[in-house]
This record gives sequence, C-alpha cells and structure tokens, in this order.
Amino acid sequence: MSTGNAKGKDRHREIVDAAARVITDRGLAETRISDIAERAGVSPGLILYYFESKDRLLSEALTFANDQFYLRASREIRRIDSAREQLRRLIDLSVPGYLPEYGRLDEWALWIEVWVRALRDPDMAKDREVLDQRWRAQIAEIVRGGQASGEFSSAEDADELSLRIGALIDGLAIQVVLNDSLVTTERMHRTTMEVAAQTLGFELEPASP
Amino acid sequence: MSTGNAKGKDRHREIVDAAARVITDRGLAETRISDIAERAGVSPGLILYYFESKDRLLSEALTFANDQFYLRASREIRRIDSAREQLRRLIDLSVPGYLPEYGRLDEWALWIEVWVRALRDPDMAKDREVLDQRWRAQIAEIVRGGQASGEFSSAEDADELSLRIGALIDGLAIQVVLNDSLVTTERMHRTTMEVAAQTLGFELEPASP
DNA sequence: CACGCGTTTGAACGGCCGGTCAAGCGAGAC
DNA sequence: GTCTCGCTTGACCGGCCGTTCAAACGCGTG
Repeated sequence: MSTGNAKGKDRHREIVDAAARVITDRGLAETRISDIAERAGVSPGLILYYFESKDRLLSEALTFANDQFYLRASREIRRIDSAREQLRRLIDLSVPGYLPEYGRLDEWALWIEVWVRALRDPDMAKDREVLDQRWRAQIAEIVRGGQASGEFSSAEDADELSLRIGALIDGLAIQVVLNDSLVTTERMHRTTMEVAAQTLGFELEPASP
Repeated sequence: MSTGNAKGKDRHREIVDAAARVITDRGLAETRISDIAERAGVSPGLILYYFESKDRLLSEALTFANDQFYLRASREIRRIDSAREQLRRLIDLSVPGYLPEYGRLDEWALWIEVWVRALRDPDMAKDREVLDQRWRAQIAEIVRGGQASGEFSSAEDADELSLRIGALIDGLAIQVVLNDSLVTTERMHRTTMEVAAQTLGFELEPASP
C-alpha cells in the first residue's frame, strides 16, 4: 500500500500530538488512553495498535512536545541578526504567557511533568538531559555570537554564562506558571532581561511592551 | 483518655512522616496506601481512620516535609552571625547532595512533586506559594542583614535580589537532582556562590571543601 | 466481483487499589 | 470482673483502566 505507510505515519504523529495536548490539559497522572483516543478522534483500541504501551506513548509525547518548542524557537532565533535581539526573543519565548499568540500555559507544565518522570525513569532522564543540553547550547551560541560581535562585554566562558541564564529562567518560570502572586509574567521578563544584561555586559534599551 | 490524644497525634504524625518517606522513595504516582501503612507499621485500614482520603494525606505529607526542611534550615541560619556565612550555609543546604549528612536526594524531588500537583490542585498551589514566599523571605532577610552590616555592597532591593538568587538555585537544583552530567553538585555550588557574590557585591574567599 | 490485508472498532477481561465495615482488642473506669 | 469506647485490623466491595482480541471494514488488486 503506497498511502499505507504515509497514513501510518500520520496516525502515529496524530496520536502523539493528541497525547501531548491531553497531558497539557489534564496532567500526566490524569491522562487516560480513552482521553487520547477521544482527542485524536479514534477508538481506544487503536492507540495500542500504534504504541506498545501507554507509558511508551506518554514518554514520546513529552519529548515530542518539547522538541517542537525547541525547533520553533531555534528557527525564529536563527532569523535574527543581533545577538542582543536574539537573546531578547529567547527570553520572550521562555516567559510563560508573555507572547499572547503562544499563550497556552503549557510548555512549562510539560517540563515539570518531564522532571517528575525523569526522577525515576532512566529513559526519560536521558531524553531530558539531551533536550536540556541542547537548549543550553542554544543560549551559549547566542552568547558566543554576542561576545564575538562585541555586543556582550563579558569575557566569561559562554557555557557558564548560559548555564546561569538558563537556570534563572527555569527557576522563575516555575513561579510564573504556578501563578505566584509576587512573580508575574511581566516581572519575570524584566528581571530576566536585567540579569542577562548585567551578566553578559550590555546596556538595556527601552523594550517594546 | 489522657494518653489518647497524645497517641492520636503521634499516629497522625507518624503516618504523615511515613507518607513523606514513601513519596520520596517511590514518587507520588507510585505511592499506595498500603505502602504507607507498611512503612508506618500499621494496617492499611488505619490510614483511612486518621485521614479522610489518600489525597488529603499526600498533600499534608508534601507540605509537612518541605516545612521541616525550612524550619531546620532557618534554625541553623539564625545561629550564624555573618550574613556572608549565613548565605553560604543556605547555599550548602540548597545544593542537592552537597552535605553528606543530609544526603538523601529528596527535598528537591518532593518539590518537583509539589509543583506538578500545584499545577491543577488549587489547595496545593496555595500551600506552595506560602512555602516559597517564606523561603524567599528567608533569603531576603539575609540580604538585608548583609546590606545593613556592609557585608554586601549592592544597594538593589533585597526582595529583587533574593528572587534572583532563589530562582537560580531552583533552576540549578533541578539539573543536579536529575543527574545532568554537566551540572554536578560541585559545579552548582561554585556557580551559585559566584553569582551570589557578584549579585550582592562581596568577595569570595576560599571555601571549605 | 471476490479476495487479502492493513486498519479500526468496541466489547470484554483481569488486576489493582481506594475506600468501607463488621468484628476484635485492650486500657481505663467503676 | 465487666463495661465502655477509642483504636486497630484485614477481608471485602466496586469501579476504573490498561490491555487483548475477535470481528468488521474498506481499499487496492487481479
């Protein structure tokens, strides 16, 4: 069957995508196979026809979703010239709720699910490490670019700087996504920009609201 | 019954404590009432005699454990005079695996469980916010002390500074507790101390190993 | 048209586990 | 001794949900 493989791939993808959405909405613990089936518009039985177990599907869905985010961000950033603007864009994308068009409160919710699962599931731990190191490498690339162009005056090791900025983003994003009343979306954005400017050595210009 | 109330309270406490240990070992998702009963050395039925539901018990266990950590840390820190040393101690306590005597890989694992639950459980979200703000207030108090004594030269708002340091610790601790090969216990400690010194404005002295 | 095969369905199975409950236990009161 | 009452037990119930499976479906082929 010529369309068979293609359709098989589509289904696979459709189901993973549906799974990611359900996890985002209901959380890993409350995600049922029947929910995923419903979301994908197929019968529960079909899920297990394409995936050997619920667990495998959930793992794949988690890494898939984070992968998507990374790829989208990476593509966007690559189109920007200035390292300072690249960094601003990366921060825009990282602050939960800052960009209305990406407005689901999700990517970060999925990250937390990944973390909790990675605590005990070695495969997930491995995937997480790869994902995270790739993200830090993305930041480091921006930093190196800025150092090379003279936009950033700090001479410190780019990997160390990116670790600091990445960790700050993670820590703040947790508070924001959990609706801490003292850590709003706007405050996180401001703080992250200020720390980045201070850490990397560049001047903050008035930002677009 | 005179010993009745006391024994009732002990049981309550014993069970919460057992629950916290089980959650630490097996994770929230894999924690069964029978596990908690076994750990506490009682029958499964008794758990539901003292708690109206498994969910309530788990919530209480999570906040209880984090509470314990805060109180222990707070007590220790209060005994130290120098703000710089208070901060070092706080960082020692915060870096997973840094102090062998507290060596379980746990407090942070429990935090991640709290986060994931707080995403959808409003009561847990409320508790988490209180716990977290109290922790940030603890840092802020140290910062204010250091500013007052002249140990820290930064004049920035103490709440803002403590938010930055707290978030950095959170973000790094995640990597460490999840065994990221590039973010070791030692590296986290070094990075956190360096950033704190830079952020607050003090000189780093050679540390005790 | 009829056959074959990959896909899809949904009913049914079976294990697990939270929660209930009737029955025991034991320490004090009298 | 015996009565009471709170504490404790563990068997049991009932529902849920992951997984299995036999049957149907439908498209492409000959």
